[in-house]
Amino acid sequence: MNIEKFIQEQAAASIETLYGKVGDELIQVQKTRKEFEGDYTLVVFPLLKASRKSPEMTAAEIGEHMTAASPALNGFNVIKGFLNLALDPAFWGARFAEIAADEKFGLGQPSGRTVMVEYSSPNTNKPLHLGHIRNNLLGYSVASILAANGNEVIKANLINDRGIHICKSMLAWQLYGGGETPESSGMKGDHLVGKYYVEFDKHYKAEIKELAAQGMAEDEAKQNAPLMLAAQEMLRKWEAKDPETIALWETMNGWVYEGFDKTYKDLGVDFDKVYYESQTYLLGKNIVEEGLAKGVLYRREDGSVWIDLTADGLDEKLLLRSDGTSVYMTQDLGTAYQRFEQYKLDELIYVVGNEQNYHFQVLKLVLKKLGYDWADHIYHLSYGMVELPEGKMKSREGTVVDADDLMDGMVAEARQMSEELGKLDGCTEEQAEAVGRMVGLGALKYFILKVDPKKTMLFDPRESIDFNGNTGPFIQYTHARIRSVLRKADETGVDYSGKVDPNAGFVQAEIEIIKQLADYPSVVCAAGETLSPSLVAAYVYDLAKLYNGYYHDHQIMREENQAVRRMRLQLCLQVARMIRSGMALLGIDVPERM
RNA sequence: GGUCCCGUAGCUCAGCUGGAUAGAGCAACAGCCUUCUAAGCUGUAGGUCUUUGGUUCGAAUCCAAACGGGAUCACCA
Repeated sequence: MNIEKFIQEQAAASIETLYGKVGDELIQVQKTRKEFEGDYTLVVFPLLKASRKSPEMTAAEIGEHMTAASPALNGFNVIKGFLNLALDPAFWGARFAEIAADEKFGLGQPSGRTVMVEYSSPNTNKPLHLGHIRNNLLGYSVASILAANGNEVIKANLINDRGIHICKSMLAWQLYGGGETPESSGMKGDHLVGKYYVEFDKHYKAEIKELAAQGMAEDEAKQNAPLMLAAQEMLRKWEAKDPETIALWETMNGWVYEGFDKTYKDLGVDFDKVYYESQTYLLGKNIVEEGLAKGVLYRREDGSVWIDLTADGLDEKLLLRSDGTSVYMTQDLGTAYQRFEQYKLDELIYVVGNEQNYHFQVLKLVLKKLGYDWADHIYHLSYGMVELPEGKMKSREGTVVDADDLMDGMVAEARQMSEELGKLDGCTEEQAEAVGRMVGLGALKYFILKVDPKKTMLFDPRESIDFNGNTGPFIQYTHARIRSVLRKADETGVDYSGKVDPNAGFVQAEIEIIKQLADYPSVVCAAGETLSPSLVAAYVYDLAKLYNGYYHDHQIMREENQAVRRMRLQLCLQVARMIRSGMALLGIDVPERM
C-alpha cells in the first residue's frame, strides 16, 4: 500500500468534516524529519484559510480528529504549523508482513508501453574511455529501472562504424602498421585500432607543420596535407564499395568489435538491438524530400537543403549536402522514424552527452515541424562530461582514462584490499576473483551513478575511488554481512521461514528500517519518471546505513527470545533483498561474502 | 552574440513537484573489536546555499538580473 496516500486520505476526510472540502493540493503530507517525533507530517499552513484558526489550533484539531478516526494512528504532536502523526507499531508490522509476502515488491504493474533506450553508441576508431563508461552505466541502469516500472524496454546501440575518422585509423594502419594484428601484437583489437588513430594524428600534425614551414596558411595546410587527402580518398572508395577498402574496413572493425564485446561484458551491459551506421546512414533522405514538398525545408542554389530555425531562437541547419549526401541529422531523422514505425514505440530515449544538446533540440524541432506527433516522445537523456582535475579528457592528447585500464585497476585494488583484510581466507581462487570483480566494479559503478546525470562530474585518477563511506562496497559489505548472519542461522538450524508476525514487538530502529523498505516502490517509480539512477543509489545507501546502525546496536542470532530472533532474521532477509534489488537496478552485483 | 546546463562545508556530492534547526561521504580530530564480518559504529569541528532584487505565511528550491564556470551554434559525428 501507499502509506503517504493513506495518510493523505485520512487527513482529507478529517479536514472535510472539520472545515469542509478543500483542494487536494492543500493537503501536504511528507515524511517527518528525523529530529521530530512521528512518522508523517501534515503541513497545516495551507489549511488556515479553511480553518480560520491559528496554525497550532488547526493542527491540534486535525490531529485529534485523525487519531480518533483511525486505529492506525496512535498519537500526534504539534510544532508550529506542523502536525506530526505517529503510526502504530502494528501498522508498520503489517507493512513488513506485506513486503515479505510480496515477491514482486517494488516492481511496477505492466504499463503496456514500449520504450527504446539507445546508449553507448561508440565510434569504431578507438577504445572506450571513462566518458563512455558513464554513458553505458546510465543507459543500462535507466533501461533496468524502466523495465522495473513495467515497461517493455529495448536496449539499442547504434555503432558509428563509418566515416572519415574510421578511414584515418585504416590509413595509418596501412601505412605504418606493418601487418600488425591483435594476434601478432597481443593487443586488444579496439586498442590496436585506437593506436593507429593516434598515429594518424601524429603524422598528420607533422605534415601540417611542414606545410606551414613552407609558407602555407594553417587552414589550407590542414585541408591539403597528403594524409588528409588520402583519408578522404579512402572514404570515397568506401562509399563506392571498393572491395579492398571494404575488406580492410571489415577486418579492422572486426577487431574493434571483439574488443568492445569484452569491455561490454566486463562492464556488465548488453543490448537487444545493434544498429550499424553503415546500414542506416542513407536513411532520412525521403523525409527530407517530404519536408521540401511541404515547404518546411528549402533548397539553396548549390543544391543543399536547410531548415530555418531562427524564429525558434536557433540557427539555420543543414539537412542534406550540396552533393546530395546526408549528414548526421539526416540519419537521425530517418532512424527515429524507422524505430517508431517498426516498434510502435511510446518513447525513444537517447543517452547522449550534453555536448549534443543542440543537436537533439534541432532533431525534435525538425520532426515537429514536419508534423510527426511522436517527436514529443523523443527524450534526450543528456549527461554531463566526466572531467579530470586538469580539465576535459582529450583522446588525441592522451589524457583519456581508458575504460579497460580503469576497470582492471579497480578490480586489482579491490582484490588487494580483500587480501589485506583477510576477508577471503578459505575461499577458492575463483571465488576471490569473482568478489574482487564485483567489488571493484561496484565501487566504480556506484561512484558514477550516484551523481545526478546532468551534472558534470570530476574524476581524479590519482586519488582512487573510495571503498569506504558512501560507496558501492559499503553497500555490498552490508549485504555480505547480512548473508553471513543468515548463513549462520541456516547452519545452526534456526528457522525463520514462514509468515511475518505483525505484532512481533518491534523496536524503533526496526520500524525505521521497515519505513525505508516500504519506501522502495515509490523510489523505483520516481527514478523511472525522472530517469535518475542516482535516486536509487541514494535510497540503497540510506537503507544500508540504517541497517548498519541497527546491526551495531542489536543482537540478531544471539537474541534469546525466539519470536524476536525470528522477526529480526526476517527483517535482515528483506533488507538484503532490497539491497540486492536496488543495486541490480544500478547494474551492480552484491556478494555473499567479502 | 544566440541557445542550453551548472554554481550548496577544504574536497566529492545529496537536498523530490517551495516547508521545521541545509544533509551525507572523504580529509582532520577524539573514541569503539575476548561478543552475529571494524570495507563497520559513535562523537567533535567545518556553511553569507555565488550575489542582488522579486513572488509569499515560508525560498537552497520558483521568477528576474548580475557575476563565475562549462557545452554548443560545421557541407564532422
